[in-house]
Amino acid sequence: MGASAGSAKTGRSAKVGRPAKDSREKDAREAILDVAEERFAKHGFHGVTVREVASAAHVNTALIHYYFNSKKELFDAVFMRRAETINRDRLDSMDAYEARLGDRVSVEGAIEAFLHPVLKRLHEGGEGWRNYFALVGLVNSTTAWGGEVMTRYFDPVIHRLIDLIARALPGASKQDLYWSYNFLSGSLTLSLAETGRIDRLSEGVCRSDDIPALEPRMIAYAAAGFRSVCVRSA
Amino acid sequence: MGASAGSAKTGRSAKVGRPAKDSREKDAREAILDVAEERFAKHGFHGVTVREVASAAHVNTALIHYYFNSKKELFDAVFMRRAETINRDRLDSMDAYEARLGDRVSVEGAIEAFLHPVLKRLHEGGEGWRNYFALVGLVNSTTAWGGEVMTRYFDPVIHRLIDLIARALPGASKQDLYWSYNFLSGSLTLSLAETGRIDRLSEGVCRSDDIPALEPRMIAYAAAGFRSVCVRSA
DNA sequence: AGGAAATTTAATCAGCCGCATAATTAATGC
DNA sequence: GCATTAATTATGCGGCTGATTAAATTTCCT
Repeated sequence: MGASAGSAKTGRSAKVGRPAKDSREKDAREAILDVAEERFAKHGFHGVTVREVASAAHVNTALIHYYFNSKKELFDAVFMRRAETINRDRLDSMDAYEARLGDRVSVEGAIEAFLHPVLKRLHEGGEGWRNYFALVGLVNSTTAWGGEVMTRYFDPVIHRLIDLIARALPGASKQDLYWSYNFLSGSLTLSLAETGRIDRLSEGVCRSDDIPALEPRMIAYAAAGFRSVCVRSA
Repeated sequence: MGASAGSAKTGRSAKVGRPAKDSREKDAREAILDVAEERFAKHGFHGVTVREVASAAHVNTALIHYYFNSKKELFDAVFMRRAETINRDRLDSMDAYEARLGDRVSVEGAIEAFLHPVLKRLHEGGEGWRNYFALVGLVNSTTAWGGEVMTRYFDPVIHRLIDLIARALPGASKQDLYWSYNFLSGSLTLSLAETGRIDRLSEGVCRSDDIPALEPRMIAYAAAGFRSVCVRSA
Protein backbone atom coordinates (compact mmCIF):
# COMPACT_ATOMS: atom_id res chain seq x y z
CA MET A 1 0.00 0.00 0.00
CA GLY A 2 1.45 3.35 0.89
CA ALA A 3 1.63 6.12 -1.60
CA SER A 4 3.04 4.20 -4.51
CA ALA A 5 1.14 6.18 -7.05
CA GLY A 6 1.13 4.36 -10.30
CA SER A 7 2.47 7.43 -11.96
CA ALA A 8 4.50 8.55 -14.83
CA LYS A 9 6.87 6.01 -16.02
CA THR A 10 5.55 7.34 -19.27
CA GLY A 11 8.05 10.15 -19.59
CA ARG A 12 6.64 13.56 -18.74
CA SER A 13 4.34 13.55 -15.76
CA ALA A 14 3.03 16.49 -13.74
CA LYS A 15 5.58 18.96 -12.44
CA VAL A 16 6.78 17.03 -9.42
CA GLY A 17 10.16 17.41 -7.81
CA ARG A 18 12.74 20.13 -7.83
CA PRO A 19 12.18 22.63 -10.61
CA ALA A 20 14.79 23.57 -13.18
CA LYS A 21 16.81 26.54 -11.98
CA ASP A 22 16.02 28.88 -14.83
CA SER A 23 12.40 27.85 -15.12
CA ARG A 24 11.55 29.59 -11.87
CA GLU A 25 10.46 33.20 -11.96
CA LYS A 26 11.15 34.01 -8.32
CA ASP A 27 11.64 32.03 -5.21
CA ALA A 28 8.80 29.88 -3.97
CA ARG A 29 9.75 30.87 -0.43
CA GLU A 30 9.34 34.54 -1.19
CA ALA A 31 6.07 33.91 -2.96
CA ILE A 32 4.77 32.18 0.16
CA LEU A 33 5.87 35.07 2.34
CA ASP A 34 4.23 37.62 0.03
CA VAL A 35 0.92 35.83 -0.01
CA ALA A 36 0.98 35.13 3.71
CA GLU A 37 1.76 38.78 4.40
CA GLU A 38 -1.24 39.90 2.44
CA ARG A 39 -3.63 37.39 3.96
CA PHE A 40 -2.49 37.76 7.54
CA ALA A 41 -2.77 41.52 7.24
CA LYS A 42 -6.29 41.27 5.92
CA HIS A 43 -7.76 38.51 8.07
CA GLY A 44 -5.45 38.01 11.03
CA PHE A 45 -3.60 34.89 12.05
CA HIS A 46 -6.64 32.73 12.68
CA GLY A 47 -8.48 33.99 9.62
CA VAL A 48 -6.00 32.40 7.25
CA THR A 49 -5.36 28.73 6.50
CA VAL A 50 -2.09 27.35 5.23
CA ARG A 51 -4.01 25.68 2.44
CA GLU A 52 -5.23 29.09 1.34
CA VAL A 53 -1.73 30.52 1.37
CA ALA A 54 -0.35 27.53 -0.48
CA SER A 55 -3.02 27.71 -3.11
CA ALA A 56 -2.59 31.44 -3.73
CA ALA A 57 1.18 31.02 -3.92
CA HIS A 58 0.79 28.07 -6.30
CA VAL A 59 2.69 25.67 -4.10
CA ASN A 60 1.84 22.57 -2.14
CA THR A 61 0.90 22.96 1.50
CA ALA A 62 3.73 20.71 2.55
CA LEU A 63 6.20 23.16 1.09
CA ILE A 64 5.13 25.71 3.64
CA HIS A 65 5.92 23.31 6.44
CA TYR A 66 9.16 22.42 4.71
CA TYR A 67 10.31 26.03 4.84
CA PHE A 68 8.67 27.28 8.02
CA ASN A 69 7.83 24.23 10.15
CA SER A 70 4.51 25.56 11.35
CA LYS A 71 1.88 28.16 10.65
CA LYS A 72 2.99 30.19 13.65
CA GLU A 73 6.58 30.25 12.47
CA LEU A 74 5.41 31.32 9.04
CA PHE A 75 3.69 34.24 10.67
CA ASP A 76 6.82 35.14 12.61
CA ALA A 77 8.87 34.95 9.44
CA VAL A 78 6.49 37.36 7.74
CA PHE A 79 6.69 39.74 10.64
CA MET A 80 10.45 39.59 10.88
CA ARG A 81 11.22 39.89 7.18
CA ARG A 82 10.80 43.65 6.99
CA ALA A 83 11.19 44.53 10.65
CA GLU A 84 14.93 44.95 10.54
CA THR A 85 14.88 47.07 7.41
CA ILE A 86 12.38 49.51 8.79
CA ASN A 87 14.05 49.62 12.18
CA ARG A 88 17.39 50.52 10.67
CA ASP A 89 15.69 53.13 8.46
CA ARG A 90 14.19 54.83 11.46
CA LEU A 91 17.24 54.70 13.66
CA ASP A 92 19.37 56.09 10.85
CA SER A 93 16.84 58.81 10.24
CA MET A 94 16.83 59.89 13.87
CA ASP A 95 20.60 59.63 14.15
CA ALA A 96 21.01 61.85 11.10
CA TYR A 97 18.54 64.36 12.44
CA GLU A 98 20.27 64.57 15.78
CA ALA A 99 23.71 64.82 14.18
CA ARG A 100 22.44 67.71 12.11
CA LEU A 101 20.67 69.64 14.84
CA GLY A 102 22.78 68.88 17.88
CA ASP A 103 20.81 69.91 20.93
CA ARG A 104 18.62 72.30 19.03
CA VAL A 105 16.31 69.38 18.20
CA SER A 106 12.61 70.21 17.93
CA VAL A 107 9.58 68.10 18.69
CA GLU A 108 8.41 68.41 15.09
CA GLY A 109 11.81 67.41 13.75
CA ALA A 110 12.08 64.37 15.99
CA ILE A 111 8.62 63.16 15.12
CA GLU A 112 9.23 63.67 11.44
CA ALA A 113 12.48 61.71 11.63
CA PHE A 114 10.56 58.96 13.39
CA LEU A 115 7.60 58.88 11.04
CA HIS A 116 9.04 59.66 7.64
CA PRO A 117 10.80 56.35 6.92
CA VAL A 118 7.59 54.47 7.57
CA LEU A 119 5.36 56.78 5.59
CA LYS A 120 7.80 56.82 2.73
CA ARG A 121 7.76 53.03 2.49
CA LEU A 122 4.01 53.06 2.84
CA HIS A 123 3.76 55.52 -0.02
CA GLU A 124 6.41 54.25 -2.38
CA GLY A 125 7.27 50.77 -1.19
CA GLY A 126 4.63 48.95 -3.20
CA GLU A 127 2.01 46.48 -2.17
CA GLY A 128 4.31 44.37 -0.04
CA TRP A 129 5.14 47.16 2.32
CA ARG A 130 1.55 48.29 2.41
CA ASN A 131 0.44 44.85 3.47
CA TYR A 132 3.22 44.63 6.01
CA PHE A 133 2.23 47.84 7.72
CA ALA A 134 -1.38 46.81 7.80
CA LEU A 135 -0.22 43.69 9.57
CA VAL A 136 1.76 45.71 12.09
CA GLY A 137 -1.31 47.81 12.74
CA LEU A 138 -3.40 44.74 13.33
CA VAL A 139 -0.88 43.14 15.66
CA ASN A 140 -0.44 46.34 17.63
CA SER A 141 -4.07 46.43 18.67
CA THR A 142 -4.43 42.71 19.30
CA THR A 143 -4.79 42.15 22.99
CA ALA A 144 -3.58 38.59 23.33
CA TRP A 145 0.01 38.39 22.08
CA GLY A 146 0.19 41.62 20.06
CA GLY A 147 1.79 43.66 22.78
CA GLU A 148 4.66 41.27 23.36
CA VAL A 149 5.58 40.97 19.72
CA MET A 150 5.62 44.72 19.25
CA THR A 151 7.73 45.16 22.35
CA ARG A 152 10.37 42.76 21.19
CA TYR A 153 10.77 44.31 17.78
CA PHE A 154 10.06 47.99 18.10
CA ASP A 155 10.93 49.16 21.57
CA PRO A 156 14.47 50.33 20.82
CA VAL A 157 13.26 52.62 18.07
CA ILE A 158 10.61 54.08 20.30
CA HIS A 159 12.95 54.76 23.15
CA ARG A 160 15.19 56.57 20.71
CA LEU A 161 12.29 58.84 19.76
CA ILE A 162 11.33 59.50 23.34
CA ASP A 163 14.91 60.42 24.19
CA LEU A 164 14.97 62.87 21.32
CA ILE A 165 11.71 64.49 22.32
CA ALA A 166 12.78 64.62 25.95
CA ARG A 167 15.75 66.69 24.84
CA ALA A 168 13.47 69.06 22.97
CA LEU A 169 11.16 69.33 25.96
CA PRO A 170 13.41 69.53 29.01
CA GLY A 171 11.52 68.98 32.23
CA ALA A 172 8.88 66.74 30.70
CA SER A 173 7.95 63.85 32.94
CA LYS A 174 8.42 60.28 31.83
CA GLN A 175 4.74 59.63 32.37
CA ASP A 176 3.69 62.47 30.09
CA LEU A 177 6.15 61.39 27.44
CA TYR A 178 4.99 57.77 27.42
CA TRP A 179 1.32 58.63 27.37
CA SER A 180 1.90 61.04 24.52
CA TYR A 181 3.79 58.43 22.60
CA ASN A 182 0.91 56.06 23.12
CA PHE A 183 -1.42 58.51 21.43
CA LEU A 184 0.99 58.99 18.56
CA SER A 185 1.32 55.25 18.23
CA GLY A 186 -2.43 54.83 18.01
CA SER A 187 -2.73 57.46 15.31
CA LEU A 188 0.03 55.88 13.31
CA THR A 189 -1.28 52.37 13.75
CA LEU A 190 -4.72 53.27 12.49
CA SER A 191 -3.27 55.11 9.51
CA LEU A 192 -1.09 52.13 8.65
CA ALA A 193 -4.05 49.79 8.74
CA GLU A 194 -5.68 51.76 5.91
CA THR A 195 -9.09 50.33 6.66
CA GLY A 196 -10.78 52.82 4.38
CA ARG A 197 -12.59 54.08 7.43
CA ILE A 198 -11.75 57.75 6.89
CA ASP A 199 -12.79 57.49 3.26
CA ARG A 200 -16.29 56.48 4.18
CA LEU A 201 -16.52 58.76 7.17
CA SER A 202 -15.51 61.81 5.16
CA GLU A 203 -17.51 60.72 2.13
CA GLY A 204 -14.47 60.98 -0.08
CA VAL A 205 -12.99 64.18 1.24
CA CYS A 206 -10.04 62.20 2.61
CA ARG A 207 -8.49 59.03 1.25
CA SER A 208 -6.63 56.73 3.62
CA ASP A 209 -3.89 56.11 1.07
CA ASP A 210 -3.17 59.79 0.55
CA ILE A 211 0.15 59.86 2.37
CA PRO A 212 1.18 63.36 1.19
CA ALA A 213 -1.95 64.69 2.84
CA LEU A 214 -1.49 62.58 5.93
CA GLU A 215 2.15 63.15 6.76
CA PRO A 216 2.29 66.89 7.50
CA ARG A 217 -0.95 66.71 9.42
CA MET A 218 0.16 63.82 11.55
CA ILE A 219 3.42 65.55 12.38
CA ALA A 220 1.69 68.81 13.28
CA TYR A 221 -0.98 67.02 15.30
CA ALA A 222 1.43 64.87 17.28
CA ALA A 223 3.94 67.64 17.93
CA ALA A 224 1.26 69.95 19.27
CA GLY A 225 -0.11 67.10 21.34
CA PHE A 226 3.24 66.27 22.89
CA ARG A 227 3.88 69.88 23.74
CA SER A 228 0.48 70.38 25.26
CA VAL A 229 0.71 67.28 27.46
CA CYS A 230 4.33 67.63 28.47
CA VAL A 231 4.63 71.35 29.03
CA ARG A 232 1.97 72.18 31.59
CA SER A 233 3.76 70.02 34.16
CA ALA A 234 7.13 71.68 33.61
CA MET B 1 -32.36 4.45 15.93
CA GLY B 2 -31.80 8.09 16.77
CA ALA B 3 -30.86 9.46 20.10
CA SER B 4 -33.12 7.54 22.44
CA ALA B 5 -30.86 7.96 25.40
CA GLY B 6 -31.86 5.81 28.30
CA SER B 7 -32.05 8.78 30.59
CA ALA B 8 -33.62 9.94 33.72
CA LYS B 9 -37.00 8.45 34.24
CA THR B 10 -35.68 8.27 37.79
CA GLY B 11 -37.10 11.58 38.93
CA ARG B 12 -34.62 14.43 39.12
CA SER B 13 -32.30 14.55 36.13
CA ALA B 14 -29.94 17.32 35.14
CA LYS B 15 -31.42 20.75 34.73
CA VAL B 16 -32.92 20.22 31.32
CA GLY B 17 -35.80 22.10 29.81
CA ARG B 18 -37.35 25.45 30.24
CA PRO B 19 -36.24 27.09 33.47
CA ALA B 20 -38.59 28.76 35.92
CA LYS B 21 -38.82 32.42 35.03
CA ASP B 22 -37.65 33.71 38.41
CA SER B 23 -35.39 30.81 39.28
CA ARG B 24 -32.75 31.93 36.86
CA GLU B 25 -29.84 33.89 38.18
CA LYS B 26 -29.32 35.51 34.86
CA ASP B 27 -30.16 34.50 31.36
CA ALA B 28 -28.32 31.76 29.55
CA ARG B 29 -28.43 34.07 26.59
CA GLU B 30 -26.66 36.80 28.50
CA ALA B 31 -24.07 34.37 29.77
CA ILE B 32 -23.30 33.39 26.20
CA LEU B 33 -22.97 37.02 25.17
CA ASP B 34 -20.68 37.77 28.10
CA VAL B 35 -18.35 34.91 27.34
CA ALA B 36 -18.37 35.58 23.61
CA GLU B 37 -17.59 39.23 24.24
CA GLU B 38 -14.55 38.34 26.27
CA ARG B 39 -13.23 35.75 23.85
CA PHE B 40 -13.86 37.72 20.68
CA ALA B 41 -12.14 40.73 22.19
CA LYS B 42 -9.12 38.68 23.14
CA HIS B 43 -8.69 36.45 20.09
CA GLY B 44 -10.77 37.93 17.31
CA PHE B 45 -13.63 36.33 15.42
CA HIS B 46 -11.63 33.51 13.90
CA GLY B 47 -9.69 32.80 17.07
CA VAL B 48 -12.77 31.63 18.94
CA THR B 49 -14.87 28.49 18.49
CA VAL B 50 -18.51 28.20 19.39
CA ARG B 51 -17.66 25.09 21.40
CA GLU B 52 -15.27 27.15 23.46
CA VAL B 53 -17.91 29.79 24.11
CA ALA B 54 -20.52 27.17 24.92
CA SER B 55 -18.24 25.39 27.31
CA ALA B 56 -17.19 28.54 29.16
CA ALA B 57 -20.82 29.65 29.40
CA HIS B 58 -21.86 26.19 30.66
CA VAL B 59 -24.35 25.63 27.89
CA ASN B 60 -24.69 23.26 24.98
CA THR B 61 -23.34 24.36 21.61
CA ALA B 62 -26.73 23.92 19.99
CA LEU B 63 -28.13 26.54 22.36
CA ILE B 64 -25.91 29.14 20.78
CA HIS B 65 -27.34 28.34 17.37
CA TYR B 66 -30.81 28.31 18.87
CA TYR B 67 -30.41 31.87 20.08
CA PHE B 68 -28.14 33.36 17.42
CA ASN B 69 -28.43 31.11 14.34
CA SER B 70 -24.76 31.36 13.45
CA LYS B 71 -21.39 32.31 14.82
CA LYS B 72 -21.38 35.47 12.74
CA GLU B 73 -24.74 36.56 14.11
CA LEU B 74 -23.51 35.87 17.63
CA PHE B 75 -20.65 38.23 16.96
CA ASP B 76 -23.01 40.88 15.64
CA ALA B 77 -25.22 40.47 18.69
CA VAL B 78 -22.21 41.02 20.94
CA PHE B 79 -21.25 44.11 19.04
CA MET B 80 -24.76 45.54 19.03
CA ARG B 81 -25.61 44.86 22.65
CA ARG B 82 -23.76 47.83 24.09
CA ALA B 83 -23.51 49.99 20.98
CA GLU B 84 -26.80 51.75 21.49
CA THR B 85 -26.12 52.50 25.14
CA ILE B 86 -22.78 54.06 24.50
CA ASN B 87 -24.03 55.97 21.47
CA ARG B 88 -26.84 57.54 23.44
CA ASP B 89 -24.42 58.34 26.27
CA ARG B 90 -22.16 60.23 23.92
CA LEU B 91 -24.88 62.07 22.02
CA ASP B 92 -26.48 63.14 25.29
CA SER B 93 -23.12 64.28 26.58
CA MET B 94 -22.43 66.42 23.54
CA ASP B 95 -25.98 67.76 23.48
CA ALA B 96 -25.71 68.79 27.10
CA TYR B 97 -22.36 70.42 26.51
CA GLU B 98 -23.63 72.42 23.57
CA ALA B 99 -26.78 73.44 25.41
CA ARG B 100 -24.64 74.70 28.25
CA LEU B 101 -22.07 76.60 26.21
CA GLY B 102 -24.10 77.80 23.23
CA ASP B 103 -21.65 78.96 20.61
CA ARG B 104 -18.84 79.48 23.04
CA VAL B 105 -17.94 75.80 22.65
CA SER B 106 -14.24 74.97 22.90
CA VAL B 107 -12.24 72.24 21.26
CA GLU B 108 -11.30 70.81 24.65
CA GLY B 109 -14.90 70.83 25.81
CA ALA B 110 -16.18 69.11 22.70
CA ILE B 111 -13.54 66.42 22.87
CA GLU B 112 -14.17 65.86 26.54
CA ALA B 113 -17.89 65.51 25.92
CA PHE B 114 -17.10 62.99 23.21
CA LEU B 115 -14.58 60.96 25.19
CA HIS B 116 -15.83 61.04 28.74
CA PRO B 117 -18.79 58.67 28.42
CA VAL B 118 -16.53 56.01 26.95
CA LEU B 119 -13.72 56.46 29.43
CA LYS B 120 -16.16 56.47 32.31
CA ARG B 121 -17.63 53.13 31.26
CA LEU B 122 -14.16 51.81 30.68
CA HIS B 123 -13.17 52.85 34.17
CA GLU B 124 -16.28 52.02 36.15
CA GLY B 125 -18.34 49.78 33.91
CA GLY B 126 -16.77 46.52 35.00
CA GLU B 127 -15.27 43.70 33.02
CA GLY B 128 -18.06 43.53 30.46
CA TRP B 129 -17.53 47.05 29.24
CA ARG B 130 -13.79 46.62 29.30
CA ASN B 131 -14.05 43.59 27.06
CA TYR B 132 -16.50 45.35 24.81
CA PHE B 133 -14.20 48.29 24.21
CA ALA B 134 -11.28 46.01 23.54
CA LEU B 135 -13.45 44.39 20.90
CA VAL B 136 -14.29 47.74 19.37
CA GLY B 137 -10.60 48.55 19.23
CA LEU B 138 -9.87 45.30 17.51
CA VAL B 139 -12.64 45.71 14.95
CA ASN B 140 -11.64 49.28 14.22
CA SER B 141 -8.20 48.27 13.02
CA THR B 142 -9.30 45.18 11.17
CA THR B 143 -8.91 45.83 7.50
CA ALA B 144 -11.39 43.36 6.07
CA TRP B 145 -14.82 44.20 7.42
CA GLY B 146 -13.88 46.33 10.42
CA GLY B 147 -14.36 49.62 8.68
CA GLU B 148 -17.87 48.91 7.51
CA VAL B 149 -19.10 47.78 10.88
CA MET B 150 -17.71 50.84 12.60
CA THR B 151 -19.24 53.10 9.97
CA ARG B 152 -22.69 51.69 10.42
CA TYR B 153 -22.70 52.02 14.17
CA PHE B 154 -20.59 55.00 15.08
CA ASP B 155 -20.67 57.52 12.27
CA PRO B 156 -23.53 59.64 13.61
CA VAL B 157 -21.71 60.21 16.90
CA ILE B 158 -18.55 61.16 15.10
CA HIS B 159 -20.24 63.63 12.82
CA ARG B 160 -21.77 65.22 15.88
CA LEU B 161 -18.26 65.71 17.33
CA ILE B 162 -16.88 67.13 14.12
CA ASP B 163 -19.74 69.60 13.88
CA LEU B 164 -19.05 70.76 17.41
CA ILE B 165 -15.35 71.20 16.78
CA ALA B 166 -16.02 72.96 13.50
CA ARG B 167 -18.01 75.50 15.46
CA ALA B 168 -15.12 76.02 17.85
CA LEU B 169 -12.68 76.35 14.95
CA PRO B 170 -14.44 78.44 12.33
CA GLY B 171 -12.70 78.33 8.98
CA ALA B 172 -11.28 74.86 9.48
CA SER B 173 -11.39 72.76 6.32
CA LYS B 174 -13.31 69.51 6.19
CA GLN B 175 -10.15 67.71 5.22
CA ASP B 176 -8.23 68.95 8.24
CA LEU B 177 -11.10 68.09 10.54
CA TYR B 178 -11.45 64.55 9.26
CA TRP B 179 -7.75 63.82 9.35
CA SER B 180 -7.54 65.14 12.86
CA TYR B 181 -10.45 63.01 13.92
CA ASN B 182 -8.69 60.02 12.43
CA PHE B 183 -5.70 60.65 14.68
CA LEU B 184 -7.93 61.02 17.70
CA SER B 185 -9.72 57.83 16.78
CA GLY B 186 -6.46 55.93 16.58
CA SER B 187 -5.35 57.17 19.97
CA LEU B 188 -8.66 56.21 21.52
CA THR B 189 -8.78 52.84 19.84
CA LEU B 190 -5.37 51.84 21.07
CA SER B 191 -6.20 52.97 24.58
CA LEU B 192 -9.42 50.98 24.54
CA ALA B 193 -7.61 47.84 23.48
CA GLU B 194 -5.55 47.93 26.66
CA THR B 195 -2.92 45.64 25.26
CA GLY B 196 -0.54 46.35 28.10
CA ARG B 197 1.82 47.75 25.54
CA ILE B 198 2.44 51.03 27.33
CA ASP B 199 3.03 49.18 30.58
CA ARG B 200 5.93 47.25 29.14
CA LEU B 201 7.23 50.13 27.08
CA SER B 202 7.36 52.46 30.05
CA GLU B 203 8.56 49.73 32.39
CA GLY B 204 5.70 50.38 34.79
CA VAL B 205 5.68 54.16 34.71
CA CYS B 206 2.30 54.07 32.97
CA ARG B 207 -0.47 51.51 33.29
CA SER B 208 -2.89 51.08 30.42
CA ASP B 209 -5.83 50.74 32.80
CA ASP B 210 -5.08 54.01 34.59
CA ILE B 211 -7.98 55.97 33.15
CA PRO B 212 -7.64 58.97 35.50
CA ALA B 213 -4.13 59.45 34.17
CA LEU B 214 -5.16 58.85 30.58
CA GLU B 215 -8.23 61.05 30.27
CA PRO B 216 -6.83 64.56 30.84
CA ARG B 217 -3.78 63.78 28.74
CA MET B 218 -5.78 62.46 25.85
CA ILE B 219 -8.03 65.50 25.89
CA ALA B 220 -5.11 67.92 26.01
CA TYR B 221 -3.22 66.03 23.33
CA ALA B 222 -6.12 65.80 20.91
CA ALA B 223 -7.30 69.36 21.41
CA ALA B 224 -3.84 70.77 20.74
CA GLY B 225 -3.55 68.49 17.74
CA PHE B 226 -6.85 69.61 16.26
CA ARG B 227 -5.95 73.24 16.72
CA SER B 228 -2.51 72.84 15.21
CA VAL B 229 -3.79 71.03 12.12
CA CYS B 230 -6.91 73.10 11.54
CA VAL B 231 -5.67 76.59 12.29
CA ARG B 232 -2.72 77.10 9.97
CA SER B 233 -5.02 76.82 6.95
CA ALA B 234 -7.52 79.36 8.26
C1' DA C 1 -55.85 19.25 32.84
C1' DG C 2 -53.82 19.37 28.62
C1' DG C 3 -51.88 21.20 24.55
C1' DA C 4 -48.64 24.81 22.82
C1' DA C 5 -44.46 27.04 23.25
C1' DA C 6 -39.84 27.58 25.10
C1' DT C 7 -35.43 25.85 26.47
C1' DT C 8 -31.99 22.48 26.69
C1' DT C 9 -29.41 18.20 25.59
C1' DA C 10 -27.19 14.26 23.12
C1' DA C 11 -25.66 12.69 19.02
C1' DT C 12 -24.11 13.29 14.70
C1' DC C 13 -22.58 15.11 10.06
C1' DA C 14 -19.90 16.76 6.30
C1' DG C 15 -16.03 19.32 5.72
C1' DC C 16 -11.86 21.65 6.74
C1' DC C 17 -7.58 22.16 9.67
C1' DG C 18 -2.53 21.76 10.56
C1' DC C 19 0.77 18.63 9.85
C1' DA C 20 3.52 14.29 8.50
C1' DT C 21 5.39 10.93 5.33
C1' DA C 22 6.99 9.18 1.29
C1' DA C 23 7.93 9.82 -3.51
C1' DT C 24 9.91 12.47 -7.19
C1' DT C 25 13.03 15.45 -9.62
C1' DA C 26 16.99 18.74 -10.17
C1' DA C 27 21.29 20.64 -8.50
C1' DT C 28 25.72 20.04 -6.25
C1' DG C 29 30.05 18.07 -4.51
C1' DC C 30 33.60 14.77 -4.70
C1' DG D 1 29.46 9.57 -12.59
C1' DC D 2 27.55 8.66 -8.57
C1' DA D 3 25.95 9.81 -3.92
C1' DT D 4 24.13 13.44 -1.37
C1' DT D 5 21.35 17.29 -0.69
C1' DA D 6 17.67 20.66 -1.92
C1' DA D 7 13.14 21.60 -3.52
C1' DT D 8 8.82 20.16 -4.56
C1' DT D 9 4.32 17.33 -4.93
C1' DA D 10 0.83 13.62 -3.86
C1' DT D 11 -1.54 11.56 -0.45
C1' DG D 12 -3.57 10.99 3.77
C1' DC D 13 -4.42 10.95 8.98
C1' DG D 14 -6.48 12.37 13.23
C1' DG D 15 -8.79 15.96 15.15
C1' DC D 16 -11.53 19.91 15.32
C1' DT D 17 -15.30 23.15 13.27
C1' DG D 18 -19.80 25.16 12.47
C1' DA D 19 -24.07 23.53 11.99
C1' DT D 20 -28.28 20.30 12.18
C1' DT D 21 -31.68 17.23 13.95
C1' DA D 22 -34.60 14.82 16.96
C1' DA D 23 -35.88 14.30 21.32
C1' DA D 24 -36.43 15.49 26.31
C1' DT D 25 -37.93 18.41 29.82
C1' DT D 26 -40.15 22.29 31.71
C1' DT D 27 -43.30 26.26 32.01
C1' DC D 28 -47.08 29.03 30.15
C1' DC D 29 -51.80 29.63 28.61
C1' DT D 30 -56.47 28.58 28.69
